[in-house]
Amino acid sequence: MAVHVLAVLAYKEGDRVTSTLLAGSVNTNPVIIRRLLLALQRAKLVETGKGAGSGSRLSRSPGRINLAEIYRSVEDIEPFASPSQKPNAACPVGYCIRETLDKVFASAQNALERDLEKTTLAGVIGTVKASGGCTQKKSG
Amino acid sequence: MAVHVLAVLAYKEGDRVTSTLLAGSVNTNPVIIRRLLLALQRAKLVETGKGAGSGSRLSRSPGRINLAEIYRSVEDIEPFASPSQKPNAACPVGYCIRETLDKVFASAQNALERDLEKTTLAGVIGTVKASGGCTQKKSG
DNA sequence: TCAATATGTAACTGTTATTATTACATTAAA
DNA sequence: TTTAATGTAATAATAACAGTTACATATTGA
Repeated sequence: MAVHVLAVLAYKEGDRVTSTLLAGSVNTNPVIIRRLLLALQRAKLVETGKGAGSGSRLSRSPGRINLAEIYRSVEDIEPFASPSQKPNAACPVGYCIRETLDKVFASAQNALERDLEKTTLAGVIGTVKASGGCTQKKSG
Repeated sequence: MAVHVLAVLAYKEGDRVTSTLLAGSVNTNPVIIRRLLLALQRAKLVETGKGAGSGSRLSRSPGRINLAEIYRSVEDIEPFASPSQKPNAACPVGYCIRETLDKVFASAQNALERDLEKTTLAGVIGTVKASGGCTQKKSG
């Protein structure tokens, strides 16, 4: 969803867009968008003004924003289950396995982000535009 | 959790282990384990017998099981949000972006699994064993 | 055959995370 | 000062997941 919002912002390059308008595009509530925007602000991906006639815009050109940055700004926690589950201390396996798995997963996480870095927001938009009227064989 | 269970099975190489015993190691309920075991059976990672004195065991040696297989057997869906969210058809961006993002994410997913493939279950166990008494500076 | 043991599975209950909604204070522009 | 927009809290609705209980089924072994 974050990518979607940023793509809309990229469309209106430079213009300020309100959360209400963005919400219309994603079919959701303005508050959801505003919360998302807060994360994107922290990551310095968007600038948001407060008063009337204001709104948000990209703080960098779409060619200088890659998907890994977007991903990190939103998914601050890893997608893997390192849950609130204390293993049985009496079990020789459960005792130490957590640490080991954390390292392996951190590496995998890294590989994922490295791949996302290869795609910029501008690239996504280019592909969308190039596809013209997209496949669109959904029913309804 | 799936890795944890398989690690225990690897410890008892060849022996059949009941879901009750596995549950004891992970500090959970036997039914949870049995549900997990069903997924692992589908992926041909374990064999499970039904009667008395039976249980589960690895169907391959730990050196021939890599973490990507385990991951895929359990997480049959991608970790990204491709949600039940129909974008606004009137918006030129939302209209086609889904397809484009799906491709990008599939690629990232692939990179992640490619990384997990580099680690085998035997490797995990080796690391755990090598770490001896693990760091263990958790409170409580 | 019969009792014991273990899985497969359904039904139900928590728990947590996400999304959505409403409401309101605050800020900035016109 | 009016208007339009964000920031944020409180709350509800939803969905995913973990856990529990209960029971049918299958297999072993005496």
